[in-house]
Amino acid sequence: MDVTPILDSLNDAQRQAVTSPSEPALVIAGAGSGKTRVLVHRAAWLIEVEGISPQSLLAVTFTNKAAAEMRNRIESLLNVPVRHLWIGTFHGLAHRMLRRHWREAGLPQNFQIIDSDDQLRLIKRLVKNLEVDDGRWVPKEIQWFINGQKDEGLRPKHIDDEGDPDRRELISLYQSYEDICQRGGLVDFAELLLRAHELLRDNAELLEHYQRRFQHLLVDEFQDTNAIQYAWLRLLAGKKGVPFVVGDDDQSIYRWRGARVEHIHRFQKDFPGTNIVKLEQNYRSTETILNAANAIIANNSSRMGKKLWTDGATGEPIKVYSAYNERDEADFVIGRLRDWIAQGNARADAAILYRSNAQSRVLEEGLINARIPYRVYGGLRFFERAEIKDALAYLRLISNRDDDSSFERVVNKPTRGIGARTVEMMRSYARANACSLWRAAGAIASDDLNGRAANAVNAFMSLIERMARETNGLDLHDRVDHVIHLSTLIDFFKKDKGEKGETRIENLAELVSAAKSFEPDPAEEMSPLDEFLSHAALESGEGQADAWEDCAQLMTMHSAKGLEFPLVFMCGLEDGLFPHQRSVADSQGLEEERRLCYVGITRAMQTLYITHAEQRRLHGMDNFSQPSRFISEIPDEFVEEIRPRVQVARPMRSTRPTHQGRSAGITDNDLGIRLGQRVCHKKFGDGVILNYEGQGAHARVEVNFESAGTKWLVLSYANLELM
DNA sequence: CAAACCTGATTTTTT
DNA sequence: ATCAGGTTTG
Repeated sequence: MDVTPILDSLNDAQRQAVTSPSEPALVIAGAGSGKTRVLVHRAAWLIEVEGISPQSLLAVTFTNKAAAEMRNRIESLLNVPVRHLWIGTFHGLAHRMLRRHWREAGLPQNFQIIDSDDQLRLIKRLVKNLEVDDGRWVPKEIQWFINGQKDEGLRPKHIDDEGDPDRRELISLYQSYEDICQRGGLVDFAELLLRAHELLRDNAELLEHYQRRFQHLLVDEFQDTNAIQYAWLRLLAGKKGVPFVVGDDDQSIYRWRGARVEHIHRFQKDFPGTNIVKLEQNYRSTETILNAANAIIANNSSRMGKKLWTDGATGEPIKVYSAYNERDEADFVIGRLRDWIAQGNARADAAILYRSNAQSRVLEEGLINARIPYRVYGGLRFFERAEIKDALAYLRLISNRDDDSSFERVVNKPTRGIGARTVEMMRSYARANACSLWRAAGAIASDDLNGRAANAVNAFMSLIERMARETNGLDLHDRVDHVIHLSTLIDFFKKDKGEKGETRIENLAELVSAAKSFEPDPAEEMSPLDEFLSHAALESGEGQADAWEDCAQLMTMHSAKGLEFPLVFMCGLEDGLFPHQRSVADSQGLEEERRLCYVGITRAMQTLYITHAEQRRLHGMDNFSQPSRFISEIPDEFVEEIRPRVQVARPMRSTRPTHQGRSAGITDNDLGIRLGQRVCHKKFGDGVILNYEGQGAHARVEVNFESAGTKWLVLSYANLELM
C-alpha cells in the first residue's frame, strides 16, 4: 500500500494524529494548523491503509459547509466517490436516523422540521392560547429556556422547579410546547438531537446495530459540542467505537448556545487511554500575528495549553489605529482598503471584522461612498425569507394538514377573510379538543361560524385539498410551481410597493428552480416533497448568490471562524463593545470574549489592523470608551501605532489619563492647528480636525463635521475658525 | 384591512 | 438610530 499521498504533505504532529492507533484520540488543533486536513487524511488513512469500510465511518461537523468540504476533500484525496460514508452535521445525521426509525422514535412518518423562526411563532401562539399573564413572559425567553433544556438533554419531567413558581410555569410551557409539536409532527432543531439520543438510548437493538456499524467516529470542532451532542456521541461510541475528535479549546466561542468546552477535558476521562496530539504549527499567519494571538490568549485560565508557531516570516507589525469616532474609523479602514486594492490585491482577500452587526452600517456607508463592492455575511438566508417560508408552508400543509405552524402562517395570507376572530375560535376549539387547527377549522366551519366566515374557511380548506389533489404525482418543481400559483401569493406580493415585491416574486421563482435542481435520494422512503421540505429547514441555504464576485468581506468575528484572509481589519476594539458590556461581568464571559479576539486575530494571514474609536454613536447615543483591554494585552513589540493618539478636546473631560505607551498626543505644527482641534466652518458648522497634510498654501486638513461628516479642506480657502 | 402610531430593546448564530 | 411588534385609527 502506497501511503505517500496520504502522509506526504503532513508535518510530524499531523502525521502522528492521522496514523494514531485505533484508540480514542483527542487532537488539539490550533487555528490554521491544518485541522480539516487531519480529519480528511485520517478518514483516508482508515479506509486505504487500515482497510476500514467507508460504511464503518461516521464523520460529524457543525455546519453543512464543513460537511460538504470534508466529503469533497476525502473524495479528491481518495480519488473515488465515497458512497455510504456518513458525513454530516449533528442535526443532519440525527435527522437521518429519525427518518429511518421514525416508528421507534415515536414520530409520524411525515414529521417535519421547524426552524427557530417557526418555533418562536409557535411559542407566541402558545402563550396567547394559555393566557399566561401577558408581559410576564417574553416568547424569546421561553424559547431560550426550552432550547437550553433540550441542549442539556432534559425533558420537562426531568427538570426540577426548585420551588420557583416562575420556573414551574416555564416547565409547564415547555410541556405544552412539546404536546403541540408532537400533535403536529413537528421537530425543532434541538429536538432532532434529543430524539436521536433517546432513540439509541431506549432501543438496545438499534444502539447495538449502530455501535457495531460505526467503528470510527470523526468529530470536527469538538469544543462546540453541547451536552446532548456529546451524550449521543458517547452512546454511539459505546465500548468499542473509536472516537477521533478534533477541536481547539481556545476557539470555543459558542458557550451561549450550549457549547461546553469542558467536554475537551472530560473526553480523556470518558475515554481512558486517549491519545492526545497537539497541532501547534500554523500555516496561515505571520509570526508577529501569532505572537500577538498567543500573548492575548495566555491571559485565559484553564486552557489545555498550546502555543502557535510558524517557520514562516516575521511579517509586519500589527497596526493599531485610534480613531476619533466610528466615522473616522470607517474612513481609515476604507483608505487602507483602497491602498490594498490599488496595489493590485483582490477585494475578496480583505475582511472587515466587528463584534456586533450594528457596527456594519457605518462601514457599509463608507464602502458605498468609495464605490468598493462588498458583501455582508450573516443576513437572512434563502429558505428563511418570509415569502419562501410562506410558499413552503402551503407545501407543508399539503404534506400534513396537522402542521399548525404552517396552517397559521398561511391561513389568511393572502387575506381571504379569515380574521383574528375566526382563528381565535379555531385555536380554542383545537385546545379544547386536543386536535390540530385544521380539524378545528373543519369542525367550526360547519357548526359555529356565520356564513361569511364559514365560507372563507371552507374555501381555504378546499384550496389546500385542491392543491394536494391537482399536484399529486407531478414532478417536484412543477408541484412547487403550481402551489405557488394556486396560492395567489404572487398577486399578493405584487401589491407590495417598490422593489420589495419584485424581489419576493423573483425569490419565489428561485424556489421553483431550487426544487428543479433538488435531487431526491431514490433510497429514501419519504416523498420527494417531504425530503425537499426537510432539506429546506436543515440547510437554510447560503446567503446571496453573488458570493463569488470580488467583494470586500464584512462579517462578525463569530462568523469569521474557520476563514482566513491576507488582510484583516478588526474594528471597534473598545471596552464595552469588545469585550462586550454584557460579558465582562463574569470571568467566563470575559474569557470567551478573549477567545473571540484570538479567533479574530488568527484570521489574518499577512496584515492585521486593529482599530478603536474614542467616541462611538450607539443606539443613538454618543459614548466615550477606552481602548479594549485586549489591545493592551498585545506586547508593544508587535504593535505599530498608526498615529499618535489624538488628544481630543471635549466638554466632558478636558484631560484624560493617557493610555499606556502612548504619547500625550498634542501635535503642534507650523500651521497653527492641532489634531483634535475644534473648528467652525461657515457652511459645514462645527467639527474636529482629524488629520492634515501638506505645507503652506497646499496644506489640507481633514475635518469631521458634526452634521456634514468628514471632509478634506484646503486650509487657505476654508476660513476655519478655531474654537 | 391597511396605514399610522407607539413602545421597547438593541452580542454573538447554526441547525 | 432603528427596527420589530403591537395597538389604535381611518
